[in-house]
Amino acid sequence: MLMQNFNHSNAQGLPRTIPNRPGGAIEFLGMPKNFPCNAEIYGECEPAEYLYKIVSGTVKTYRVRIDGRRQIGGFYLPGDIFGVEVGEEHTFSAEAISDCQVLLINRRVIMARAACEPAVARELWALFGHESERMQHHILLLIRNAQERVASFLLEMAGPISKGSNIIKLPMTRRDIADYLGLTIETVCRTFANLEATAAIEVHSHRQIVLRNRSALRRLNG
Amino acid sequence: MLMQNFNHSNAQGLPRTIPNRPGGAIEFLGMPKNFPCNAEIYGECEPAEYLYKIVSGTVKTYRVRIDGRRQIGGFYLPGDIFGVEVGEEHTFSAEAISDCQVLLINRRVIMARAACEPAVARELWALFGHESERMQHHILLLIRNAQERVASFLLEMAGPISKGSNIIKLPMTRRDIADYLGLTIETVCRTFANLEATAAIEVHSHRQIVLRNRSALRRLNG
DNA sequence: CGATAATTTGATTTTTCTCAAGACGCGTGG
DNA sequence: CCACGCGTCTTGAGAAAAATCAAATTATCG
Repeated sequence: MLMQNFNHSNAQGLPRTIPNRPGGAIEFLGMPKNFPCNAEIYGECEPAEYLYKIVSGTVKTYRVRIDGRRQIGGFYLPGDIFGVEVGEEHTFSAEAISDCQVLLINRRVIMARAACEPAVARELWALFGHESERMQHHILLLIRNAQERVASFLLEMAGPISKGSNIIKLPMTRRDIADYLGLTIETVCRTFANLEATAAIEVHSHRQIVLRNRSALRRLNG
Repeated sequence: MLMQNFNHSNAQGLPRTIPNRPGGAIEFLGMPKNFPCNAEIYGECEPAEYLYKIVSGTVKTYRVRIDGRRQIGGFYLPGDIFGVEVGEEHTFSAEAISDCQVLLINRRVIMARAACEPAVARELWALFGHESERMQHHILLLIRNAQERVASFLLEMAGPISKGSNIIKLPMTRRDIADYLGLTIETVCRTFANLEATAAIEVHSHRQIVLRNRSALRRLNG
């Protein structure tokens, strides 16, 4: 394992808690489980038994196409819930990209609870809304050019400005970023270099980026 | 109104009915309404009062970004349900691209029914699953090259092979297609021309395409 | 039939990809 | 502690894809 371990959700290592993020009532039903970096959490087409809430670490979801190209569905940080499916099977695979602790929440149990507890039902509803927003955001991302995609990605990873520092620790590889943004590794690298040249960011090390000019990034973000 | 009116969902003008497509029990609660071509059905950020089921005609949903670029969310044909939202507001605008008849189904009524009728609840669930699939498909579309995107679009519009003829009537403009695929109009035109040159399709008229070689398109579709 | 909008085609520029080489970081074993 | 090896990352040069700008053609509607 050559990869450095990250257990931070952001610069502070604190769970990011977006206002109205769902998951409050549901998570008490979960049992914790640990996954080492690179462990598969579930595979595409497996039955969706659980919802997963991240306590620490980072997870990616992805699909591999027949021709070998890979699409990253999303990156999930502490506080995020992944594995949300409407159907009975997972449509993506999920893999830890750092050592992780995750709460496993049984889907059947949740569904049963939702039937009698309106609060649980509302939360479940909100989870779908959240996933839906995530996908719409991803679609809007993919119709833009490389600079705009990278800027959007960095702002997404940085979280809200209220969360403090501008130092982003990236737990994922350049390949993961490229496959999330629908670009090649080289284009991601060059775009980082461009953004650095225009003083919007600073590439401190491979895995650590400093935001120097958020409004420039936001301007790109559209 | 310079645009020709289309009231077909596909070559046959029949509602396309994908197996397991939801909407059976819900639609009886709807009241029909007609929209002329180019009429706005609802706008982004308006409260989501209704679900909409298309009886005849075609509808597009879209968003306009600050910089004026437009993203088409999807095209909806007879039998399709659009306007499905988890939140209280529409995240896209909807517009008729041909004269349309649409069933308006009150959201509150549906929600109330869902609470007591499991069949309605299941259907509502399935609607979200369907929208979710649609978005995932769109994401996978946008990471491909122009030929693959256009091929995928044509196969989508043609519907399953079982539905018979290979003649596709396109109710949308080239601009709509381009904005759906994240390409320019010119690239869409040229790709049509390329596909015609390789005998995969035949551009009969602006709005009528004949599929000459589905397996070639499917090969592109990945 | 003429006006207007939509579509197609061409020439050129810009963007991104591909292929290739070199640099860097990290862990291992001497 | 340092050298080595391996995988990741960066940079460069050239090719390919798509966008842009411009002009010509076709469709549609009054």
